[in-house]
Amino acid sequence: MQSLQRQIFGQRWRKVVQHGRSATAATDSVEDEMTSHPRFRFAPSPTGFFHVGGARTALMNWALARRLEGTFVLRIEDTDEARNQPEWIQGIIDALAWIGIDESDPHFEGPHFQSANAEAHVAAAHRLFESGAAYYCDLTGQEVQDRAKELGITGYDGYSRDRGLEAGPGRVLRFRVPEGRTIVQDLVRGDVDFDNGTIEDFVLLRGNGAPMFLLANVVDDLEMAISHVVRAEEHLPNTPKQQMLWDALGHAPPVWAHVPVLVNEQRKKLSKRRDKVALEQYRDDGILADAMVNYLMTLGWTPPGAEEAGSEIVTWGQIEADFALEDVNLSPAFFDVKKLTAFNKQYIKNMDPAEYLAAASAQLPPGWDRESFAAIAPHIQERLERLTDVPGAVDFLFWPQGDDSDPIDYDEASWTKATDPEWSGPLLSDVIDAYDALASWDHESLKAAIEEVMVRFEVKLGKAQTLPRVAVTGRTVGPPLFESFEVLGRDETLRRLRAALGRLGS
RNA sequence: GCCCCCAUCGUCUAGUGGCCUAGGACACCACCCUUUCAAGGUGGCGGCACGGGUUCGAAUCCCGUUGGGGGUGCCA
Repeated sequence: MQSLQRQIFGQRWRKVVQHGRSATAATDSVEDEMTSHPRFRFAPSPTGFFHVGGARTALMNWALARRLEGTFVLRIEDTDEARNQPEWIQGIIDALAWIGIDESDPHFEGPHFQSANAEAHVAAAHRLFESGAAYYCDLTGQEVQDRAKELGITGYDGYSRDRGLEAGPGRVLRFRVPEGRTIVQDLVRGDVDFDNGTIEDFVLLRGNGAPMFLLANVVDDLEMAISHVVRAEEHLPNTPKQQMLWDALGHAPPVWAHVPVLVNEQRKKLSKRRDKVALEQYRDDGILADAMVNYLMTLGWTPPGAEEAGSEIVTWGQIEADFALEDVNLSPAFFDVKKLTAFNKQYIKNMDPAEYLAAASAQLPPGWDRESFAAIAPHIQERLERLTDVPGAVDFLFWPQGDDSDPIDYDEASWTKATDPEWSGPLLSDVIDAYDALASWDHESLKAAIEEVMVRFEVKLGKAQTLPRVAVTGRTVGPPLFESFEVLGRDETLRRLRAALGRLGS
């Protein structure tokens, strides 16, 4: 148990002692058997696309559950009938699977559905009422507001605390917040001290008898024997309330850990409305799951050894072995698509050739020849930022071919750039002659032939290849040229070169 | 308004009182290499929010200010 604690709490332990916080802060709150088989949970609500922020907290829980031989419990919090959509549930499961959180892994448990446990939530609420920890209130939301206005306060003032109301239609059950303070012991942030006086008597059961999030969440965590609640910082203000609920229900609270939220360039919490946050969307945009996982986990956390390695690219195995909540940075982190993309490029570059070819081929439109693509694919692997860049990088190989096809779709800026020099026309003409006479149509011969021509024109290969490149591919940038010519084939390459020469003359 | 959290290059971070003239990554710039673009190599730009303490010594500890964020629902 001692060594296990060190694995979980590690540095924080020392930190706690050094900073004069209670040395027992992080350890007292969990019962021994829980710590020896820690149970983490991820509890999303199915109200929209699966969010990158959710993916990050899920990943953290997953890493910890696996390393500590614990359990990752997936619980769908579907108690908001108005906003829940069943189709999002599968979306959550698929998204988790994509980032490697797999239902078939022995550390995975669930999905459980919060709605299925409604009876237990209500029963707990009734127990709270019986014990006097909660009371009924007949004020409507509007009336609460009106009173607050009158009294010059904000929120609910505890009006029904001692009115001895019984349950009834339209009456909500409120928690009787006790006097004193609530200290939340948080693995990421240390002790957070709340004055209970600033916490109003919150609602447990709605007027229609349905349980609220705060209650349902606690009852489920309790019943599922959750030992560690790792979630985003937006829940920190809820935590003292939940902790009071744990207390009132007669149980020691779990270990809390609140990681900072992810923000956009305006430094606001990532929002589904404003920002591109759907995991699914990044997947469809050609981001690799491994790259996403690596990026998400290194947002606010640096793997040990990253500095010496000069890279933040690490395997999931390393992440799982080293991730520690106490090492997570405390500030909100900007979700930077540029850096994600840089990671992605590295991951594509490092992909196994066969795996890469399969993934890249999957991006091709139906009509494009797979064999031609396979020939050029290795040459574009380290040039791709996203898988979705594939078609645009090789499209020229699959344009209509032959004399009756459409004219080449030149990029005008490229054309202008390539045809400026006086010598480019004559050079192109010589290249065509040389290629026409070429015995073997392979990239080495193709290169050698142009090199011979370029010597006569006293230009470097870099310049000499520009017009032929634009003539055949339509642009000044692209995959290695002679390999491209080789794949395209003699007839079509020559046809395009001649077409360009014709355009030059006209 | 009130409660809570946070504060190191543009961004993500390393840093737990002397190894800091503050290190790395992404981005950006330059050069090298080069078959364009990439990749790779080398170098550069760029930061401890501010003000007070404590200390022989502070990015690191304390206080305050400022700034940012989260919460403040019969949402989750």
